[in-house]
Amino acid sequence: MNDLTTYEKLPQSFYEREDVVQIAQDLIGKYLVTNIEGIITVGKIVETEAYCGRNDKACHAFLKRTKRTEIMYARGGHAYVYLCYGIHHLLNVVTNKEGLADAVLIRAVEPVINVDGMRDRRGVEITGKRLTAGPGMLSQAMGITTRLNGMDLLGDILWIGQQNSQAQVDIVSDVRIGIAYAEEDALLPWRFYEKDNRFVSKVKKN
DNA sequence: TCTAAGATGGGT
DNA sequence: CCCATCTTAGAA
Repeated sequence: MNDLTTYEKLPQSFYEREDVVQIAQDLIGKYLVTNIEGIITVGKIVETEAYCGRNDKACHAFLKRTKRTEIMYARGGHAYVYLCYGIHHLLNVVTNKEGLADAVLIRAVEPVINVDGMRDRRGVEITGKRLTAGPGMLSQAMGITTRLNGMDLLGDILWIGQQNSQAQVDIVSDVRIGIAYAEEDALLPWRFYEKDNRFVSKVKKN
């Protein structure tokens, strides 16, 4: 059941590519895996957003390199996890070369392995799409906290895999969510999600 | 030290 | 649709 051998770990080269928007798109249909203190969970990535450090006002690293954003400047293939609204842990995948602060926010996954474990973390009364249909929810379900900030995605705690024969997924692009402060950059179609997947997060008005 | 967010989520 | 959220980064 918990057979991870069918998930091939994405290589370093996947994350070091220059086009963060392309990477965000490519991550749809891949599998997010966590092994937190022996508890393994896997979710299929169904929604992502791209953030570009150099020309995107919505990006935390735009025009600033601080303690929090430092990890985004590392080479691709690391996790950037930060706390939002004091409560929610949000997972990003750092991309591009060292010194170029790009990242992809993982906004939603569809539970694949260990749904019970996810429910244990979310709360017994939580079922269905309320399990992982949002960036804060999926982090809680998969045991992701700011302790995992800076984690190497080629390690064995937190990584992303693909299946040999990946099913064809219909990908839709749209504007990103909750970034009205980014002015004209809020209009960039840098959110991607799998069409008709019920775990895609609810669209929120900006 | 202090202040002000802030890539949300849940309830009505 | 409305609003509680509360830790922490970032500045002074």
